[in-house]
Amino acid sequence: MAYTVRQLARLAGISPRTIRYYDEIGLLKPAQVSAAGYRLYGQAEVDRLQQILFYRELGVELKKIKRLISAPSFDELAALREHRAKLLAKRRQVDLLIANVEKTIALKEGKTTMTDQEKFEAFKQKMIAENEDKYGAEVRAKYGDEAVDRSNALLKNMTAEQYAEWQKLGEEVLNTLKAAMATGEPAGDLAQKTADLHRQWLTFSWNHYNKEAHAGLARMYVADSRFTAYYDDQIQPGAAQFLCDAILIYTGQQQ
Amino acid sequence: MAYTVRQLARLAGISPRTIRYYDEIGLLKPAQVSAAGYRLYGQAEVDRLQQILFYRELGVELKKIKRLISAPSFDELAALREHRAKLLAKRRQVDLLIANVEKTIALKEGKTTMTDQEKFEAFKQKMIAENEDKYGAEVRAKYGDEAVDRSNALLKNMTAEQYAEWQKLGEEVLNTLKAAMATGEPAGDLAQKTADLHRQWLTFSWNHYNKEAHAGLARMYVADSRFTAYYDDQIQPGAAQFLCDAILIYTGQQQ
DNA sequence: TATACACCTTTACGTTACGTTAAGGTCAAC
DNA sequence: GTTGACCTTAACGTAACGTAAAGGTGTATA
Repeated sequence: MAYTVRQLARLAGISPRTIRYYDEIGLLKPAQVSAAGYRLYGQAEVDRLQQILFYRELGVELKKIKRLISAPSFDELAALREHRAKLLAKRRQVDLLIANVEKTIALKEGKTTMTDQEKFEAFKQKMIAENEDKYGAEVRAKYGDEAVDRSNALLKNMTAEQYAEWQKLGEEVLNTLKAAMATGEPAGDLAQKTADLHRQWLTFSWNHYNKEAHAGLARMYVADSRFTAYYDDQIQPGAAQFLCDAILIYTGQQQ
Repeated sequence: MAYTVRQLARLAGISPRTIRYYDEIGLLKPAQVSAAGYRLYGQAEVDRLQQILFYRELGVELKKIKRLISAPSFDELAALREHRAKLLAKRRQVDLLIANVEKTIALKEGKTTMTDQEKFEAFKQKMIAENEDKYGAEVRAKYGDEAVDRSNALLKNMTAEQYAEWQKLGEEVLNTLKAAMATGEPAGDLAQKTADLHRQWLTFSWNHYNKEAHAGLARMYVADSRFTAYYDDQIQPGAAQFLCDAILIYTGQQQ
C-alpha cells in the first residue's frame, strides 16, 4: 500500500507535520511525488520510519539519526540488535527509578532514611564506574577486587559536603581533560593536571591508592567499550584514549 | 546543607542553567538569596526538585508540574504513589518495545512476517480499548466478554487499507466530538453524528453490534478512569461524560 | 596583599522538534 | 457541481533549555 502523509502519520501514531518535517530535513523522503505534488510513501519508507522511531524513542537527535541510517555502511539488523540492548538498559533505568520512588515513599512514611545524594541517584545515567552495584560482579571478575571495592555504601556514608566535593572533582576532571585534549599532548601540563585530578577523584572511593591500580583502571578505560563510550561522548572521540595515555605517563607505567 | 546553584545541579545531575530556569518560571524558588544575590537552596527545595524530576521523567510539562505541586491540596505521598504506578506502566511500554524489536529482528531474518500496523504498534500509547491484550482479562471480568472480543488478531487480519480506514474513523470521532462539545448539546446533530461515527468505528472490531452493548461501553467510559482520562486528555475535561451522554441518547438507552 | 580562579549574577540570542494558523490547490463522493 | 476531507508551501510560535557575554564575589595561594 502507498501511504499519503496523513495515512503514514496515522499508521505510525505521529503527526502529519512530523512527517513533513522529516522530509524537510532530509530524514525521510517520500518514495515519489504525484503530479499534484502529493508525497507518497512505500514499503521502504515505512521500514525506515520504524527505524527512525526506535532511535527517537531512545533519545537520539534527528540529525544524528540521519547520519546513522544514511551511512552506506548502515546495517539494519545490527541497528535493531543495538536497539534491543539499549531498550534493556532503559528498562533497568526505569527499574532503578521504581526502586527510588519506593524508597522515597518509605522515607515519607518515616520507615527509612535517605541522604540527598540517594534521592537523585536513579535520575543520573552514570558512568559505569559509579554503577558498580550493578556491574560490580562483572568488572570484579575481569579486573580483580583491587579497583572495585567501592559501592553504594559510598553514597550513604559520605556527608553532603564530601559528596559535593567529589562531584566537583569529577566535573573538573572532564573540564581539564577537554582543555588538555585541545593541546594534543598527553605529557603536557594540562594533561598531567588532569591525571592528578583523576587521582584525587579516585581517592574518594578507593581506600588505598597506588599507581599500579590507577594505570590498570586507565587501561580499562580503553579496553571496556562502556567506559570509552562515556568519555568519548562527554568530551569527544578519542578522549578515553587520551586520558589513558596521560594517566600512564603520570603513573610512569607506560611500557 | 545549603546548596548553591551549581551544587544543587550537581546533586541532581542537571545543569545550573536548568536550576535558574526553574527559578525564572517560578517552579523552584531558592529558600533564600544572599546579600550578594546568590541563590541558596535548603532541604525543602531538594525534596521539591526530586518531585519535579519524577514528573519530568514521566513527560509532564513544566507548566503542569508547577500547577500540580503548587496546589494547596498537593499530597506528596500520593504523588509518589502515582509516580510508582506511572513508572510501572512505562516499564510495560518498554517491554512492548522490546517485544517489537525482537519481532522485527525475526522479520529481517526471514523467520516471521509482520504487517505495517504491527511494526508501529508498540510506539503508540493507545487507549485502553485498543490494549485489550494487556487489560483484557480485567475488563472482561468487569464487563463481560460481549464488548471485548476483539484483540491483537485484529491487527494481523486487517489489510493495510482497512486499518487505515479504521484509524481515520477513530480520528474523526475525536474531531467531531470536539466540535460537538463546543455546542454543549449531547442531543444535537453534531453529537449524534459523533455517536454514529463511534458506532462505525466499533463495528470494525465488534463482530456483532447492538445498542445495548454500545450503551454499556459508553457507561464504561465514565466508570473506568483510564477511559475517562484518555478522552478528557485528548479533547478536554468532561469529554468522556459528553460522549457517554450522546451515545446513550443515540442508542435510546438513557434512563 | 595581590591575583588567580572558580564561582555567582543578569541579559540575550540560538537550538531542537515540532504545533499552529494561513492561504490556496486537489480529488472522490453525493 | 459543490461539499469536505485531503494536499501543498510559508511562516510564525513554543518548550526547555544551551551558550556566550559582561560583570560582580569569595577564597586560596604566591
